Amino acid sequence: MERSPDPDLPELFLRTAKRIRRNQIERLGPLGLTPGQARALRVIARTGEPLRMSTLAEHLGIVPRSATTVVDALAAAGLVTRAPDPASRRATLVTPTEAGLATLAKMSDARRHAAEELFATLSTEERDTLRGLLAALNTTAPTA
Amino acid sequence: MERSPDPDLPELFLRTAKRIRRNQIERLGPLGLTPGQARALRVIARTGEPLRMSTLAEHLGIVPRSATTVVDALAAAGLVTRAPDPASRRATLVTPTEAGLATLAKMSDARRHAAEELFATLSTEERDTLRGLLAALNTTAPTA
DNA sequence: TATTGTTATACTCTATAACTATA
DNA sequence: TATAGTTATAGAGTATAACAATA
Repeated sequence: MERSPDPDLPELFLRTAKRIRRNQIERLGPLGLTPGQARALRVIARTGEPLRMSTLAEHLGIVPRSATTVVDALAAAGLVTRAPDPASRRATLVTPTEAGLATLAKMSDARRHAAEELFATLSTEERDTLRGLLAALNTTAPTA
Repeated sequence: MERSPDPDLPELFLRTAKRIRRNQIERLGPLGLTPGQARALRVIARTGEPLRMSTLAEHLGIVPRSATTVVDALAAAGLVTRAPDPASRRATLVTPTEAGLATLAKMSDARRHAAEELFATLSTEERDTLRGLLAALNTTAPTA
């Protein structure tokens, strides 16, 4: 990786994100999932309610067309099902299957384990500080 | 974006990284550069010395083949030149052109501006804390 | 006419594997 | 035979634009 002198905040973020993404690819490979699919599955199962495609896209921060690709993959793997929304037949509701929920359970262990590994150099207090700063950044900050 | 309750550190990182990347795409578009190309250009111009392809790849944290693609684009745009290394003709040295250095100068203004915008919700002290934590993460942490 | 999702297409970033030219 | 870089190919992630079905 780039070991430059005094890298700025964006650079540091992207570098860390790259490490996290590679770590995820390794962890998720055995489960047959890509990071994007795993994230979508988590969002879909989060509320316990069937989710509209458009809502999923919004929560993931992607355009609806991109959500279609992700859900296609999850459906092909038997982890979610699609059904028309009774309330409006042009909307599609996505629901996790039993297999999807089982996969999700396996994932969360792996996630915890990986986070430990990635942030091992920071103390518990430092991690809390970091989490707080990032949360502030992601809730208050403008879309830019 | 995903507004979940209590997201974990990896999730927060990837979310922030996505915001940064989109911001970069917007900023760099007018300059005709992608984020990856811009980063490579910065690394190439950093030392003032011609850089080997393999060294560039290492600094960017990518495999040599991927560096070829990035440098192809930079060379096509007239921002860098390739020349065989006199010390070993199978090695290639990459050097920024005048145009490359000029583009770099334009970029660094835009970068500063964008960073201000992205981290506007944090105080100066908070940014310093954040930078310190990220730096610790990126110098000490294992490759995983 | 406006909304929801999809088909079609394309581009960025990155990877592995095989080949070429050197050393 | 080992090294540096490239050609060939592939896959993940995302986007815009055009279109169908529904409202």
